[in-house]
Amino acid sequence: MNTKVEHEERRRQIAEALLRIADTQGLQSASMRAVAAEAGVSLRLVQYYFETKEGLLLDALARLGAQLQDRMARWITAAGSPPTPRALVTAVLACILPTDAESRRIARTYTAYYALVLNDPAALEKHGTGQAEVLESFLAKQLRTAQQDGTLSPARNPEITAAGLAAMVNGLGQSVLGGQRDGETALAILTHHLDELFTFGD
Amino acid sequence: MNTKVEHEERRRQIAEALLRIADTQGLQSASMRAVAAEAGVSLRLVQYYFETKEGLLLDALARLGAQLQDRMARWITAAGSPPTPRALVTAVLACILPTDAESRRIARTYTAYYALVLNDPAALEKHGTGQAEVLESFLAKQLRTAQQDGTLSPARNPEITAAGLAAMVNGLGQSVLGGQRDGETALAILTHHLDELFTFGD
DNA sequence: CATGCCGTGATACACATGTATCATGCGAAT
DNA sequence: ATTCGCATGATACATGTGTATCACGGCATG
Repeated sequence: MNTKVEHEERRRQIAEALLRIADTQGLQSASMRAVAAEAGVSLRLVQYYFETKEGLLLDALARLGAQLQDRMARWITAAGSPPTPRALVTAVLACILPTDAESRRIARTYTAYYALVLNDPAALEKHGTGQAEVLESFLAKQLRTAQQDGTLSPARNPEITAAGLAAMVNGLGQSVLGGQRDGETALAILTHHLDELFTFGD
Repeated sequence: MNTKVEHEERRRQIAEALLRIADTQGLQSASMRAVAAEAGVSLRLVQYYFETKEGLLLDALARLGAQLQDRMARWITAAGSPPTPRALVTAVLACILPTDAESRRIARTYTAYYALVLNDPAALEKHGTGQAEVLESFLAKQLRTAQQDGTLSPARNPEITAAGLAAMVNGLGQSVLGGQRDGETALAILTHHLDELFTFGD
């Protein structure tokens, strides 16, 4: 069916218009009319392809998650082969930090959604915000193999350390978005911390 | 002048109504009418005491900052006398974490403002978001005296370490607010990290 | 050819929002 | 006692919002 792929293409076009607005002006500026204008379609079309605004928001959020996952996969493969646990951890964490245009865009848009979800208790929660959990368990796994490789002190608790790392990266990203420091400084802070973490057996 | 203190009292009453709404329903639900209803006054009064909505938002934000500073002062004095640098660092960081009703309230409300400020580029920025910077320099100072006391490795960079700590606490708070974990777990992660940090000379 | 459904447009509706306007009371100073 | 200015209430206004309705064209299927 040609119509089906047209459908999907339209939906993508509209959802990405929503994400573009969320990035540049925030989610609260992403009205149906604004999205329609940004996508270059009529308001009726937005209504047609996404019955309700909530549907549009959820669909766009899913696409945003996919974009982040794509980026992480790219950074992971760029970490070398075979990658050391430390290289993997560094790649994944640095990939999240808002250091380039794409990561800034993703971080800003995620933050917009985050603010929305805070007061809409579980309305969007079903979408699987579990992304943070899988990140932390991935980090914990790498830390464990690093311990087996002898590049990380066995005294560390992998899960807790992973949670701390994830939180620090989130906080650093927040500070960059807030204009408190730039992305490179945040990255420097992160790598400094990783240096301390992996200092073992020297 | 009695009228002057009445004025201030009214402003406080209205601004705190705004903060209450921002905490429970988010800032986007804090319309002038909602604030008026929450404060038990007429819409006209809110307009009268705060000419514009932006004025109300800024005033309430200033009060929120004062509340946080009060809380930090309380936790600092509770850290003992004379407090060790580590106790001070622990107190200040733990005080920020959303572990009890007050800190949850403050964190939630700050987050609401943060989301607002992200897309209103510097409209509220003048208010002095520098609170984060003073926190970090306070932490760095404590870390330096800890190094002089011999309780912290002199190899650490105090400023960078302080920035990392502040970011981690922010990120942990974010995860608690997002329902990813509870406040006590976040506190455990933080103290675990502080244990590692202050492991020196054993 | 007729029928009916899908995609699309223009427009309407009901409501919420920030702000402005008009009016009234009320205490104080002249 | 009158006048003036501050405090407060009721209400209006313009605008933006999400959603619903009506209408029309095209295309496939009977």
